[in-house]
Amino acid sequence: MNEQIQALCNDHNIKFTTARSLILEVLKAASHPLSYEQIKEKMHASMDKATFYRNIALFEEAGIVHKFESDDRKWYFELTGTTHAHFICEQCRQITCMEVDLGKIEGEVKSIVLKGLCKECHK
Amino acid sequence: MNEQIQALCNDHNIKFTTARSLILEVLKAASHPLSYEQIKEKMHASMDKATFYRNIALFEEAGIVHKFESDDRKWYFELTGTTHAHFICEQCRQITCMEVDLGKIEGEVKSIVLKGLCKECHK
DNA sequence: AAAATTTATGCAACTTAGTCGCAAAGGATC
DNA sequence: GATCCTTTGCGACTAAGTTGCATAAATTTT
Ligand SMILES: [Mn+2]
Ligand SMILES: [Mn+2]
Ligand SMILES: [Zn+2]
Ligand SMILES: [Zn+2]
Repeated sequence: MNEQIQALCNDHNIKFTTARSLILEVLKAASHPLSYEQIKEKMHASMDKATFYRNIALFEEAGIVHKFESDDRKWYFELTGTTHAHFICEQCRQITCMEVDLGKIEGEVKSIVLKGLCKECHK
Repeated sequence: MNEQIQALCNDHNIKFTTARSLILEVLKAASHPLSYEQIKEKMHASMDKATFYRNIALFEEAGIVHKFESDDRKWYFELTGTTHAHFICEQCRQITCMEVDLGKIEGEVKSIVLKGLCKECHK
């Protein structure tokens, strides 16, 4: 696992450090986007939030990580993969990844966020 | 115009006040979602932000106004209409309303936000 | 290998959109 | 016009994310 993460950094000309490894490990294991607080909880070493956000910014620039804002004024992060949508439930707050077909859209779509009530909460 | 706004309030059991009228007038005239600052600029009377946000919360509960978060950590507001998507350009920051067909989705979709590069900025 | 330079990290102070408590103002009801 | 309820404004607060600066770690130069 660590080798894959190290390779990911190398491929994008980002130096491999402990902090970066810690962040990427959590993101790699995640099945849906996570906030700073959630990532921090899952990390088994402490890290200052300035370090966290600076490294996240670096990952974003390199295209390794993708972020979006939910409607709780927090950012959610995940490893860049195929462009897919996220459904955020206004009630249970769960974020679900999903594929959607938007048809043809002019410009370049980089992120799709749907909000509403999930299957469960919709009764 | 004022009569329509007053009727809108009446229909939703919301008392018609000067502050509420000022907010709704701006939203009614807008062709795309606006932030607090933008609405404030377009209003021709001053209003405290607490008053603004409290009334917006009321409108939301009543289903008159719909809000979403862009990725600039600000909320954008518009009068509730048909459910349509918003495209936010990461470069020029312009917000465009658009219709999209998502096909069938379980649960209830209340808002759709696309981010990326608009037609212009995509070159 | 030591010195010099560059890069990454942590801490604390800061920024800013939005929230909340409270007191004054405004309306309605009697 | 006294009482009650709602709305508004002010100012203090909150919290996610940012920034400046000093230290620490890694890399390059001598
Ligand atoms: Mn996802
Ligand atoms: Mn719209
Ligand atoms: Zn739900
Ligand atoms: Zn654009």
